[in-house]
Amino acid sequence: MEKKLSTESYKGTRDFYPEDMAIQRYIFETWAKTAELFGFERYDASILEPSELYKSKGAENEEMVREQTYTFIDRGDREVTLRPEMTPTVARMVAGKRRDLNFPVRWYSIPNLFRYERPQRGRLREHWQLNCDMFGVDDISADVEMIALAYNVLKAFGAKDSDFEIRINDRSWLNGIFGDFGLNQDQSKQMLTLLDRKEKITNFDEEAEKICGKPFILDLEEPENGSRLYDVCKGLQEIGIIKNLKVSASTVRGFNYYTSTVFEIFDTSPTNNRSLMGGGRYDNLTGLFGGDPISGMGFGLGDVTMRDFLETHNLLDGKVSITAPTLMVLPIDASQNIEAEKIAMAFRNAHIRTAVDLSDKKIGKKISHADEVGTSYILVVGADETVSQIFTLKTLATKSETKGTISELIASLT
RNA sequence: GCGACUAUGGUGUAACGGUUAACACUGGGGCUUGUGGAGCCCUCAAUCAGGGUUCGAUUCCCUGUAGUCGCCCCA
Repeated sequence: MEKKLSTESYKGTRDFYPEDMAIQRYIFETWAKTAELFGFERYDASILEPSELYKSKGAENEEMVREQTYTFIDRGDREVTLRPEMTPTVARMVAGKRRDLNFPVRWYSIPNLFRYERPQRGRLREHWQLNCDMFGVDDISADVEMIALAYNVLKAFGAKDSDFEIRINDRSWLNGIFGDFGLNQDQSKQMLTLLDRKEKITNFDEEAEKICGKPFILDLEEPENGSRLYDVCKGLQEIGIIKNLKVSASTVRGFNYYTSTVFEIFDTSPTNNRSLMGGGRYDNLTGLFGGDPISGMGFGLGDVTMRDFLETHNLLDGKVSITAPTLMVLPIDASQNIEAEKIAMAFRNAHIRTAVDLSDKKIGKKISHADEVGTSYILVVGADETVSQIFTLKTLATKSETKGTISELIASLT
């Protein structure tokens, strides 16, 4: 006896049954529409990348690739990785075409990403992410525009300002303050990591003193007039993003390629109190590929957390429908199946979504089934109809019927 | 990598250590041989795996496996 295969999807991945796929499509379409509303162009690349793309900057990245990615050797002895994020890829693509591109470049993508880790709420081994990046603008206006885009993405789903909070910070500003306070580079870096954990720990002051060697007394919540962070906040307020914007010292983002502005959008609901998306400015990433550095500013937003957010705030109600045929052609019995297909073809040629019920059910059941799947119209095909060539088109919701030839019925629907 | 919790038909639940493992939904069929949504009837289908305690284990214990939620990490 052979062992039966499991019907479960692989650990940490999802199956998208039609109901899930309908939600997924709605999310992707809303993402794409919003990005394009801001003038962004869509791009994509292979999910496979050479592993060194993710290892290139230091031992910590090396460890991350080894422990938290799907990495393997191909048949040509090359080490490859299923992409865990999109930023290195887009930096590679921009760097590769730097002479051909007309900056500023505004690009977006909805890549499938993989990471090897223990699945938990909001974090699976596979997910899709909206990635938006702007390259070639050093001015704070790029930061403002990117955060505005992130804000509008959530608004496009019908979210209210009170549903989320934008937390913003600037690593260069923090580093400047730390420098003035007398910390060296290493201490500053440790302080960034500590700030990242600030919300989760209780002994922040103690830990900070340990790193700094003296009591930590800085006020990190109020950027002074003239600082970059101040200008970004001011810019955002000028374009109308005020209510849910907050400077937050503990928002630093884990990844070390961020150099200046960093931001994170949090769900304000107590039942889903987590980060929805985040991003920031990285001024040197394309430098890995040689040539002059091109500055970039971008963010990513995952479909898993997006769906959690939409469900938490009841923003999916009535927005999502599965794709049902408009018309179902119902043969009385199997001998009429091909005749039914022939009729269906005529409707399809008129761009009416049409399916034929090829089951062995009785006609009553076929009608029930057509209604259950959301079909609007039915057309029964039997001996009487094929002889007379006069058919009856029934509207399920109203029970009203229209008689006529196929071409007359098509005309009545178009 | 660490910790807590959970594991019964396809789904959601039930069963003082002793039942024929129950109920609902779903699926299949019928009442009803060509026009539906209701109702009624019939029917398919389960104790995660392995060990232990016990006269007897779905129930208690151990191990494994899987899942969920946290921690670590967060792209």
